[in-house]
Amino acid sequence: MTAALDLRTSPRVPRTDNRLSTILDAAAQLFRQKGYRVTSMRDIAAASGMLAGSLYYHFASKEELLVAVYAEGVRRISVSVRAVLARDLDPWARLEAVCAAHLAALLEDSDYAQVVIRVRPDDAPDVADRLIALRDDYERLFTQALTKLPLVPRTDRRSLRLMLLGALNWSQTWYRSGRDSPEVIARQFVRLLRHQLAP
Amino acid sequence: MTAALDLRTSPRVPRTDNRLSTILDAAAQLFRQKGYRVTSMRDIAAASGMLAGSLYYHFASKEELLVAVYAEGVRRISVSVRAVLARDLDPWARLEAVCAAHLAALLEDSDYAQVVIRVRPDDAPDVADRLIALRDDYERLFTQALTKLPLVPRTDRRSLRLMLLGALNWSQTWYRSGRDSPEVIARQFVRLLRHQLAP
Amino acid sequence: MTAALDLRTSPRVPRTDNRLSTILDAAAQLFRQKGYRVTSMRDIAAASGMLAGSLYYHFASKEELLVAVYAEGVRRISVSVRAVLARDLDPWARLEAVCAAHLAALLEDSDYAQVVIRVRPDDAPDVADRLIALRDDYERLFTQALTKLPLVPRTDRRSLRLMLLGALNWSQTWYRSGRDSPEVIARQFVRLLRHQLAP
Amino acid sequence: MTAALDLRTSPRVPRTDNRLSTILDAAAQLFRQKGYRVTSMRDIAAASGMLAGSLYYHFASKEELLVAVYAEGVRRISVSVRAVLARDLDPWARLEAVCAAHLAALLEDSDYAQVVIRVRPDDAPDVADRLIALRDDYERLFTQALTKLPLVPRTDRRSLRLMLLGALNWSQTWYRSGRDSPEVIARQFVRLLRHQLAP
DNA sequence: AATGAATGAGACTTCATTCAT
DNA sequence: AATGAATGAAGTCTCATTCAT
Repeated sequence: MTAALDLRTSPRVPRTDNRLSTILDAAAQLFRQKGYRVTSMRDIAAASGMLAGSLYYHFASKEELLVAVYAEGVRRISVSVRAVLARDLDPWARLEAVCAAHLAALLEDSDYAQVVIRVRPDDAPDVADRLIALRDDYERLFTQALTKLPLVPRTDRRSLRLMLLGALNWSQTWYRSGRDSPEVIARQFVRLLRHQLAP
Repeated sequence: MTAALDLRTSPRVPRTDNRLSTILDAAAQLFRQKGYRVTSMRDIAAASGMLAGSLYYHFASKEELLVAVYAEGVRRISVSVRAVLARDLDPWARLEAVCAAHLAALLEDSDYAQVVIRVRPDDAPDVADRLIALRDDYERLFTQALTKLPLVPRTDRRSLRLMLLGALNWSQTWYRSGRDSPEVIARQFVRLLRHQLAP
Repeated sequence: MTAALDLRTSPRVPRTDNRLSTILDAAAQLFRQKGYRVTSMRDIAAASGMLAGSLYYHFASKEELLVAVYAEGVRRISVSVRAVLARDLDPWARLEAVCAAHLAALLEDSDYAQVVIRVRPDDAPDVADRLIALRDDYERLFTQALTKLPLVPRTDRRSLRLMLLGALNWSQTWYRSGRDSPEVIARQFVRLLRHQLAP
Repeated sequence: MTAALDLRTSPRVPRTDNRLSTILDAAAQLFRQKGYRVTSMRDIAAASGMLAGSLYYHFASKEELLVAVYAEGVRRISVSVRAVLARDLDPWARLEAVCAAHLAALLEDSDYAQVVIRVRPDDAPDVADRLIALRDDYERLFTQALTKLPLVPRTDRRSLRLMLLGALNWSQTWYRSGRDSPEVIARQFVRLLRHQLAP
């Protein structure tokens, strides 16, 4: 997806991959900015330097294009979070780091990741199932960060997950770049939960 | 809609208001079900037993119609929450009751309230400011429930509000009627926050 | 359908019916001339003095418009043929008159009737069934003209019907107005069947 | 296609001709199944195991491809009919055999021949003249079968040809494989003409 | 001989909106 | 207060065709 890697690997980048990633980048940016429905294929084509019809050489439909963007978004958040899970941290520090990674992807790093939160699966009915499956895949990953967390007895882990994930995702609504950083927000949120929960 | 007012004004509800409220009800239901952009004026008209053109006698545009629905949605949540704030409860019980009222409006009671969460202001650019203002009005009310909450020193009240409100609002994404009740969810969420925070 | 009648009946013709019949007339003419698929909604709209989108106020889709034209075509042939069947003629004269009426509708009188022969139901897959049903309705009527025909024993009436109807319908392919008249063609075809050809 | 010729020329069929005939076969099949306009160059390419652009190495345009298919269709019917004309049969038996051959090509044997009946020349305006000329070529052949037919005086041979050919060609509309065979249909049709129907 | 990519025109359709009645 | 009719722009998508490689 990212040109950076390809360029390092080989000096002659095949034209194909370039165009494809150009389209995906444009779509991701527009879907994030304006939303899926409001973005027209013409918009995406214009931002990619081509005509609307040409997009259909690469993607069978607007919905398939969304799936591709969405999948890449999920992949990116997953990569970030997986990197954190692999680090050797104590459980609460890890949770905080996971939340920070999640937020960073969601709020700053990537148009792709923001699409995952912003676009509702039912905006694209024919592929809604696949979008939901992709999102579920990620949430299972997030759940892992909570699994080994030491908690006072009888704590409802499901509620904890829904609350934390909801609070993080909703931050897209009020977040303004430059005020708070993802790390700070993550620290605050986890702290609010932590002390009572820790035995 | 606004039955309270009408009833005070006159025992025989004037036809005009009936039509108006029919339209608003239909719009609220459709905006909630399908979203703002996907709902056409014809959809709303059909659900109101009239033709698309006739809506323009009552509302200058689709966006103005959204503002009206949105305002009514905010009003309804506010009424519920204000009723709770008026009750004589200890602060934590009050917070829980406020959250339950917020969730009940959001998830079960009212198409109008659900529109407030579901529809993003930037779906209607020309009136986005007014929608945001309406939402802010309500959030100020919600903030009151947190103001008198006794908290351990140095607690970040803004983060607390953003976290709680985000978690509540995001519940629209995963909530399935019949599994958990708004009351139960509210109790769980507040409990997760509470004990460490209470001195 | 035709404005002529309406105008005679009342000085103030309702706009609605006029527009509807204008569209149908234009569609019938174009479908006959160019075929269904090659005719665009823009073509029909232009011939009706309106814009493409406006057609959709009157017909839900291009296919529905075809059904309307087709139904009117079947109706017109049926009216002609029924009138002949009602006359008091000997069976062979009646058959000839039926064929002449069929041909007249098909070749000269009406764009609508010609559409019935020219357009293949599978050009409009979603309504193909309805088109076939309409055509079948008419063919049952045509069959009546053969039912009471006195024939030498062992004549295959089904083959007779298929042969005659096929020969008539195919005439659309070679018929040039002004050379032969429908009456003459009908007389020739029936004579070829009726009498012995082998000396 | 044209396997006979290729085999005579060389035991190892050159690759070139293979590709060409693959394309023609695919086009013939699709034109017959779906019609000319509904079949896209991509459809034909896919059925030939290549990409749309590659077709243009072999054919200058979709219309030229149609001409090639059409010509092959006419050639095939002609070959069948010519074989019959060469046989030593009495005139009426010959006519019946010619009709059977015509029908067999039209209904069962060959996608190519079916295209000749199914596709209307005006579907491809730029080459319509050539298609009509091809069809006329064949009809002249068919006419020969009628020329030497002994007929009662004053029989209109042109009407006879138009009637018979029309009835045969129209059979594509109602023919269902497995019910009647081309031979049976031909026998019935010729019998209806040959003998007297009126008792 | 064929591919990959793109074009540009045009297809059907939807929709918010207007306006005479 | 509401209707019937129409507008015009925009939407997604299809397709024959071209051309550098």
